[in-house]
Amino acid sequence: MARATIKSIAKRTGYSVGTVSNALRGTDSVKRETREQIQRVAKELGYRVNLDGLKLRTKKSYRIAVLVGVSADVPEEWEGVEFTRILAGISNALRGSMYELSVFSVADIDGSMKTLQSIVREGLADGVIFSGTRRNDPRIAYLQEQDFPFVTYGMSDSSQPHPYVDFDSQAAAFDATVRLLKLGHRRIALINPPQEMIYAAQREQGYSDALSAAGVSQDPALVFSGPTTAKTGQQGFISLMKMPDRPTAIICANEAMTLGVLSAASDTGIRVGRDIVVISTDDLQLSRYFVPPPSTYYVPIAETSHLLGEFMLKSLDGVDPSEIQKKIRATLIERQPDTPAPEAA
Amino acid sequence: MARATIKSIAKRTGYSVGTVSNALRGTDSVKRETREQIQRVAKELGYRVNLDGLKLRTKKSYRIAVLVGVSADVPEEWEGVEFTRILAGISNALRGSMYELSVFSVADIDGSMKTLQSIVREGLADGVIFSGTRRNDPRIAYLQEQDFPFVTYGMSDSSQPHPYVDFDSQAAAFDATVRLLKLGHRRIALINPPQEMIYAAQREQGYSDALSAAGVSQDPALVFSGPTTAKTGQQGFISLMKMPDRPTAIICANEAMTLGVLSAASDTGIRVGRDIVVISTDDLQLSRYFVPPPSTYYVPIAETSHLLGEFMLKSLDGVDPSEIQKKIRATLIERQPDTPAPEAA
DNA sequence: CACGCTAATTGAAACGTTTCAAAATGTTCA
DNA sequence: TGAACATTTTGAAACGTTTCAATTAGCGTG
Repeated sequence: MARATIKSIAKRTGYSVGTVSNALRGTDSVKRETREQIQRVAKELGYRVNLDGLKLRTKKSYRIAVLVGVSADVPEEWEGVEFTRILAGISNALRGSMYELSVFSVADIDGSMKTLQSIVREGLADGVIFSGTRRNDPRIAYLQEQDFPFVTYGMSDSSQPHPYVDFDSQAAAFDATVRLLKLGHRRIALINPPQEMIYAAQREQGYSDALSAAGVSQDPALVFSGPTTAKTGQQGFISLMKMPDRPTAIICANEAMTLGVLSAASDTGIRVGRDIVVISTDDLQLSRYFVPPPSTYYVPIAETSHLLGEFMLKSLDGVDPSEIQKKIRATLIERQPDTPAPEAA
Repeated sequence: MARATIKSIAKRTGYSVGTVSNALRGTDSVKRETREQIQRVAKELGYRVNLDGLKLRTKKSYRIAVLVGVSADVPEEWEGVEFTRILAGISNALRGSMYELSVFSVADIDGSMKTLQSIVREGLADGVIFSGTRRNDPRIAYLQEQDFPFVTYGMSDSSQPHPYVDFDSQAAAFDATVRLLKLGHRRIALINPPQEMIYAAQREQGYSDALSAAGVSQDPALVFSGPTTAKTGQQGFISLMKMPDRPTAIICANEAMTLGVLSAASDTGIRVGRDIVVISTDDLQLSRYFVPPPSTYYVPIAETSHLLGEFMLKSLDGVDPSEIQKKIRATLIERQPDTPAPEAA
C-alpha cells in the first residue's frame, strides 16, 4: 500500500540506493542490464519519484509560476475571462513533465514585479509565464538580468531575444483596416488598450500602416484607449460618437470591448451593421452570440496556451531563446455581410 | 543571503534544533523566554519554514486541490468564465496559511472522480474544493467515506453534513418567478442545467413553488435544459418559440445562457423587453452590457470564493462540518422596466 | 544534603532523494 | 601473472524538518 521508494526498490533488487537512483534517472554509469532490471522493477511497483525529497535535495522547486492579473480596482469588470483556458493549456503541456503549475494572482505591474522578485529570490519557482508585455517592460529586464527562465504571452521590445508566444495583432489590425478601407470607409476608429502595452502598439501600427498604404490620413482622435473591459468599449463608443465627423467603422481590440461598444450603440439607437461597422480582434468564440454578431479575428487559445507550456519546458531544458518564439496568425471569421460606408452605399 | 533555516537559528541562539523547532511551532514544552527569544531571532533572520523539508517529514502535502472543469467536448464554448475569480478568492483566503493552491483540470464527472481518487490515494493534497455538485454525488460519498477534507461550491443531498458555500438558487428562482407572475405572466419558461445538478434542481424547485403558490399550473415543456453555455440558451429559445403557446417570459440560469437567448431572439426578430421578458440568475456583472441588459440576481463571487478558502482551512482545522456551511442570498439588479405580459398590457 | 519530581533541553533518527569519493569488480596488455 | 586502467557499485552525507526517548537542570521536601 505504501508508495514505492528508491529504498524499497533497492531492497527488492539487491542494489544500493545510489545505484537505483542513478539507474532510474538513466545515468550511463550504470550497466545497461542493471538499469533495465531496476527500471522494470520500478515500473512493476508503480514507482513515482517523491517530489519533496527531490526538491529538498536538489533545491530546485520543480514549479512553474503563472502570473494572473486580477485587477483590484475594477473587481466587477469582466476581465481575464480567457484565463481558465490559458491555464488549462499550460497545465496540459506540463503534464507528465514533473513540473507543477502554481498560480500567482497579481493586481498590477508593480505587484507583478514584486511577485517576480520574491519568486526569483526565494526560489518559489524554476520558471515563470506571464502576459501583458509592455514597452520597456521592467519585468523582462529583471528576469533577463537574473538569468531566470520565463516565457511571455506577447512579444516585447527587449533587445535580447526571449521565449514568447504571441498573437499577431499587427497583421490582424492591418487586415481589418484594409478590409474596411476597401468597403469605402475612411473614418475608421480603433478602441485599443493603452499604448504602453506592446500588443496595443502593434495593433495601432497595423492600423496605421493600412491607412497610410491607402493614402488615408490618420486622425489621432479616432484612437480611444483604456483597459480591456466592456466599460472601455462603452465609453469609447460614446466619446467617438460625439465627434463632429463620426467614424463609420470601429475596430475593437477584444471581445469585452466589443460587447461594450454594442451595448452603448444599442443605448444610443445607432444601428450596428447599418450606421456603423464593428470588427473585433482577439476573438474567443464568445462574440458569435453578440447582438449583432461581429466579424472577428479568431485566436486559437488552446494551442496558444499549450505552446506557452511547451516553450517553458524547452527553455528550462536550455534551448536557445531565439528558437522558442512563435507568432500566431489570426483567422478571420465573417459573421456579417460587410457593410459599406454609408456615403459609399 | 542563504535562507535562514532551523539549523542556522539553532547555531545563532545556541539552542538545539529540536528546541528551535518546538519553539517556532509554539509548543509549550519550551520555556516561554526561550521561545520568545527564538521567535525573535527567527523574525530578524526572516525565517520561513521550508515546505519541502516539512512535507517530507510530516508526509502532509500542505496543498489544497481545486478541481476546475474544462470540458473537452465543447472546447469552444464559453464556459467556466468565473473561474479566474473563484481561484483568486480562494488564493486570497489561503494567503499566509502555509497551504498552497493546486489546480486540477478535469473534463467531466468521471474524470473528476478519478482525479479525486488519485489525490486521496497518492496524498496529492490535504483537502479539495470543487463545484457542480450533483444529486447523489459519488464524489461526496467517496470523500466522506475516506474521511478526506473537502468543501463544495454548491450544497448536496448527502445525509451527512459537509462544508459548503452555496448561492441560494431556489430563493432567487422563487423571487424571479413571483416577480413575473405579478406582472401578469402565466407562461414562464426556465432554461436550466440538467436536473442531476443540485443547483438546477433547487432552481426548478423555487420556480415550481412560486407557480403553485400562485395557483398556476406548471407545464413541463417550459423547462429546457442543457449545459450552462450560450449555445444552450440559443437552442432553448428556438425550441421554446416553436411551441403553440409561447412563453412570455424566460428565466435563465446564468449569463452565458442569457446571452444565447438574446442572440437567438435577435436572430428571430423577437423583441426582448416587449415580446418577451428575460431574467437571469447567477449574474457576474457581465450581463449589464448585454443588448438589452436583463434584470438579474447578482452573486458576489469575490466573497463567495473567499469563503471557500476560509471554510477549507477551518475544515482542515477540525471544525465541525455543520458549522461551516453558508448559503448566500442573491440580490436583484434591475436593469429594465418590468415588462408586463403582452395579454395583460 | 540527597531524593524525587517536574520542567526544559538535547541528540539522533527518519522522511526520499542526489551526489560523489571510495571501493569493488572486470578487462587489457606487457 | 600482475600492473594499469576502465567500468560498475557502494556507502555515507546532505537537504530542512519533526518527533521522541533520553538527558540535564531546577526545585521543593523530608
